[in-house]
Amino acid sequence: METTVRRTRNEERKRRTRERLLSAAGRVFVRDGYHKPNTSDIVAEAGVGQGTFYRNFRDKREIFETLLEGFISALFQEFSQMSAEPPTDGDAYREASIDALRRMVRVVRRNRRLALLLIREAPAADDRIARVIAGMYDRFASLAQSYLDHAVANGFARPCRSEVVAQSIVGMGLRMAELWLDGRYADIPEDVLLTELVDFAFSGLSLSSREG
Amino acid sequence: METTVRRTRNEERKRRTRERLLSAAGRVFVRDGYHKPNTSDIVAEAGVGQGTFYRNFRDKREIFETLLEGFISALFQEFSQMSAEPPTDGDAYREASIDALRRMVRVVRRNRRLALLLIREAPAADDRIARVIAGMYDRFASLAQSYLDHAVANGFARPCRSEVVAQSIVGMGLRMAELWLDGRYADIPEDVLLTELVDFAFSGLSLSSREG
Amino acid sequence: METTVRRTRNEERKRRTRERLLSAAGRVFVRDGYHKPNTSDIVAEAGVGQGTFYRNFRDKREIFETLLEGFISALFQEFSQMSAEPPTDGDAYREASIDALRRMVRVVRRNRRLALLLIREAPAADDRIARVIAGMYDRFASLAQSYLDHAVANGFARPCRSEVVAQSIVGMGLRMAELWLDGRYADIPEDVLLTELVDFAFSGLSLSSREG
Amino acid sequence: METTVRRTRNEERKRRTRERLLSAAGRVFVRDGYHKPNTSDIVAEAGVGQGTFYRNFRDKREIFETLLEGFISALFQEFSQMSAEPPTDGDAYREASIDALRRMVRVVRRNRRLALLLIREAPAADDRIARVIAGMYDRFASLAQSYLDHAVANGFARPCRSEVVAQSIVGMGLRMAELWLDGRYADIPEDVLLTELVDFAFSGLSLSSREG
DNA sequence: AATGAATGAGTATTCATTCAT
DNA sequence: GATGAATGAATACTCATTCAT
Repeated sequence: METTVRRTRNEERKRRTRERLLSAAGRVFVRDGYHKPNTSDIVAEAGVGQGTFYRNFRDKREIFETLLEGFISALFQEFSQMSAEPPTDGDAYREASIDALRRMVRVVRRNRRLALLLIREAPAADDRIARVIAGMYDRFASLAQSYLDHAVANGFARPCRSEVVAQSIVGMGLRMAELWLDGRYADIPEDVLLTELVDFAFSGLSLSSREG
Repeated sequence: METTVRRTRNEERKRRTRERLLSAAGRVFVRDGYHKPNTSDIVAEAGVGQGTFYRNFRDKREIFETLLEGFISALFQEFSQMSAEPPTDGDAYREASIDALRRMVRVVRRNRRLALLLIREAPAADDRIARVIAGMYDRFASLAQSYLDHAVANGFARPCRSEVVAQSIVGMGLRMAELWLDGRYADIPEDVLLTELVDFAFSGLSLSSREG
Repeated sequence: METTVRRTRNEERKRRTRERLLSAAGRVFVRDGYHKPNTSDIVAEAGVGQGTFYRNFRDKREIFETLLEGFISALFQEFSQMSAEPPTDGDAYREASIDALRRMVRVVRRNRRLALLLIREAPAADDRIARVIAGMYDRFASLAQSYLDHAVANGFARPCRSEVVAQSIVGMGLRMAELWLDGRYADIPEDVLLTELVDFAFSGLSLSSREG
Repeated sequence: METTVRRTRNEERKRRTRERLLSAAGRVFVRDGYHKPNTSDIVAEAGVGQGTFYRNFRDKREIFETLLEGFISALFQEFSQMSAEPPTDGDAYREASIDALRRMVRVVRRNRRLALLLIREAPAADDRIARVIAGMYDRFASLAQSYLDHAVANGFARPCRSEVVAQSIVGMGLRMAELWLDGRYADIPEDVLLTELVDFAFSGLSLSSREG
């Protein structure tokens, strides 16, 4: 009994130390990027000993990956709560898209600097991390593609190579996200930006769209 | 007189050494990325002395930047040869876009690995390099935006926040380029891919487009 | 009364923990040598806590020394049971020598790897351990010397600088032991090896010996 | 031409630096043993920069091995100059043995501390070094064995398992060397010690020998 | 101008030891 | 007495940079 109590307390202590390191690492990476800081910067920020870092993480790469994975899973969590009901016409499709984007914006807004880091620096941080991120983008593309395929099958979207179009949409989103996170659209209300993006995706450049 | 000749020879020798280092650096970066290799890898590849590197470049960053700038200027060179005639209707606009993309593909195809490096790793290499690249993307966006503004003004494109749409197009292009360079679309003919991309940009997802 | 019982139980527990650590250390040292493993390897092998080690031993050196001393004292134990009767002629001397060697072989065979460790690595492990081992060898030499002196005094051994000859015998024995433990004489029956060694010690290389 | 001169000078400089490191390492190892000192102790003793060490040797092990190999090859060099004429009778055999030992003593006396290090600490320094030393001992044993086989074949040595006896002789020699180098026989003239050893090897303990 | 040996500050990582529980 | 998380001093090794030739 006593042993169990101690074990639990030890585990709790260890968990807290790990958490401390993770949040410190978040602050450090967000402040200085991935490449510049070293483990001792993280250790100093966390206020723990050097060795403590290595008890919890293999190296800088691992703590960064852990951090990113947490963020990425939060992003997908947001989607998993989306109504599973597939849209039944073009307008519903458009609304669902706006809704999805709004959800993402919500999560990202809480972690602007981390999101920017994810987009800009993380893909070049390390081969393994690059794969994690590439995988994430592909998951988004797959999601978009499945919605698009559904829409095409039901006659409210233009037939196309959906895997190409889906990835294009991801590209648009990424570029928008990067510029927005960088403060380049500080003067445009989020909803306007978002609508503009969706309008372009649904109607393209041509005059004819949305009017038809 | 003799002095002048010697000076010229020296300058010629120096230029060749510099060129050797640059092409060696290109091979090394393309092979191992930006972060992994060090100056001595480049020096070894170039077959020159360690000190010679520092007579020609301040550090790894500078030689990488020089290399990228060369590639970027080649990209823009391709555009400068484009007919300055602005398109006068939607179809001409579309054709001009396809033409522009084809030109880019031509340059990039000759430097696939370098282009991938530019997209993936370079933005995270260094703050200054990041700015160079961001500038390049912005120049592309500006170009796209000016065409778009012209199209809108002349009534053959949908009115929109052109700065947002132009950047979205850059995002689409970047994503496509990255995946294509990575061999993800090895089974799709380049022209099909290109057309798909332009179709999406001009018509969007909706049924109505291009039909109108 | 109760306190006494508890105390006894604690002491018993402590003794068992110590024994566990010692035997774990034995396994670890035998497996990986002295220098490579660290306290945490021993602790892991013993299945006790890190702190427990330091309650029982000052450091790696001390547990190794304790281990060796146990082995060494087992070796001498074997001799203490030898008949105290000194040999009265050359043949008896020879028989006694063979008997002594057989006893040593018996103990060592049970701890081949530890014995090899003792011969090879232990003398370089640490100054203090080196002294322990040097002392052991000297004790063997003294023993041999006293037998030899006795034999010389009684006219059945050649007069000589007995301290030098005794140490030479120790050297012969050590080299034989090392090679045998290393499996180099796997094809020679132990008794043959032993006899060969004793023949050489008693008769030397020359033809004349043993014939006289 | 000029380039050749520079190249030669550079090589000469490099060679000197390497030599400086080797002799410094010799002093350090002889003073503090193999395990205690680290590369920076050697570097400090040599008066060169840290990096210079790593330009010349992979690690501490390698410089130690290089050092030992130099010493070992000096030892064998001494033998290679021995008269290749095999002894033709027992006395010549004995004289040749004494001569061989004297040659070894000569080399070892010039490097007492290094020799002691070789015997005591080196075999435990590292697996690879251990193999180098074991190989050296085996070469000595092979040499001794071939002489012995010759003597047996020609009827002036007792038939025996020569591989066992040869190794026993190596063992005797090692033990003597160790004690002598340690100053334990400071009061015995070298030649007396040597003769005693050879007497024992040729005649053994028994009375009968050398008298016959 | 080119060279390449030499440099040493900087960095990741380990491991013996402590101490609160 | 036993525990194991936490510690930080110690250490091996790298690599950008210099400078005598």
